[in-house]
Amino acid sequence: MKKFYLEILHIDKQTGARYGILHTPHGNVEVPMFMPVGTLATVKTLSPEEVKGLGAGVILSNTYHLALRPGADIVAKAGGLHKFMNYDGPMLTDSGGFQVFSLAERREISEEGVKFRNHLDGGLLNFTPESVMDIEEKLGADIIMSFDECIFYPAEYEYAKQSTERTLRWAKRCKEAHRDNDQALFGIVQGGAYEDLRKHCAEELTKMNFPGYSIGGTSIGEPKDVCLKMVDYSVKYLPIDKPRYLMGVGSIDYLLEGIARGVDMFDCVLPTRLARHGALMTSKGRVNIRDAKYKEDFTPLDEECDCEACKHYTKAYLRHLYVCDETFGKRLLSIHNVRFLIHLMEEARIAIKEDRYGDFMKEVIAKFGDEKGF
RNA sequence: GGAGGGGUAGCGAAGUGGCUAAACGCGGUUGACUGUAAAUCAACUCCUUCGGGUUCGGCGGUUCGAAUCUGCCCCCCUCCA
Repeated sequence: MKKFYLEILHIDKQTGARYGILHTPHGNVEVPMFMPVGTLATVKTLSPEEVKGLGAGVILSNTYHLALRPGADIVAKAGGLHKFMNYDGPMLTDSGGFQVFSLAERREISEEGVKFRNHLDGGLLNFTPESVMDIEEKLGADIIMSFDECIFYPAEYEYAKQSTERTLRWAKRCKEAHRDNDQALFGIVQGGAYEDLRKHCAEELTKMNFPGYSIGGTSIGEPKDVCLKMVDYSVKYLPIDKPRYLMGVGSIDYLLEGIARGVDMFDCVLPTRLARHGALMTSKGRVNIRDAKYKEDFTPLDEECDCEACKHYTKAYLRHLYVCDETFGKRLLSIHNVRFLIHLMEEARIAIKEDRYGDFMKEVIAKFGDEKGF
């Protein structure tokens, strides 16, 4: 566990945003950072080399999905996720806690854990904190998430309370089941939109002394102000020297607001999914590349972007590829969106180091963040 | 020249007397997407001043009513000579 720690190097004087270096067994990465999601051991349409080339530090993968296919044992036999998918940078596996939410109609929750009727053939998949730890150990990511319930929004106070208490008990069981290896086990703050529950959860998790903490139950359809409150309610009760990870956040304004609140890590499927669906984040706002107005637009997608798609291709060509459903188009667009967010993080880090993060955030959000649907 | 089959919205294709401005697919035009059951989903796609108007190769006919029945004409395909 010595290999994993956060080195905080600067705190923005305007906002308290943090700049630092996260040390992991597979290399050091700067924070704040955005982590692309590769649920099935691949960031859809991109090669690991490409993802790395875009400046990504950590890649996410998913316990629920990999447990089903190809199965944790097969990944273990392959030598772990890094070897299996040929990525030598840091990796993180989510626990399946999000699937408790997203596949709600296919599961039963009990104190013991969650029984899924999996989405592929309806077969039983029994997740307990212990089994999840076992699977995540076999997968071998640098950062592993404890098994939680991502609570739907809005949730009644009583439900949120019961669920959060159970998530805390599960966190404890995860901690106990987790072996002393090089994997950093993160605790997840739940509590819905209720400050006392968030506070309680954050404090109890802190007592368990995890090497990092995440804020969960966000980005599931709640209004923006609610999401930011959930972040506030969580962050202020977490230790300052440990990494904080806001789960599922990937739109420009949320990312920047999160950073301002002291969050170090973010992940989201948004850039890759949007790209596959033809929606691009650009310095001029959202671009739906399918739109007819780009038919004869021979300018770059984003003049300010340094990605392959923007350097070498025109909107007309990207539109053509998209309209023809060509794989290369989805790849180029994914490259762009991922690069866009990673570049945004690079700029944010510079702004923090220069103590002008508050100005930077306002400027960027005013430019496009808030009203463009991202 | 003879025999048969067919012409339906941008394309393909249902429909074969009223419930049909006309299924469905494609194409087209737009949205949406946040720890990925998502290279997915949704809306619109004859014209319209939203009251209505004009359609199913063309012109007539039958009928209360026709894309659907009927006469003639035009065009396309297959086979025979």
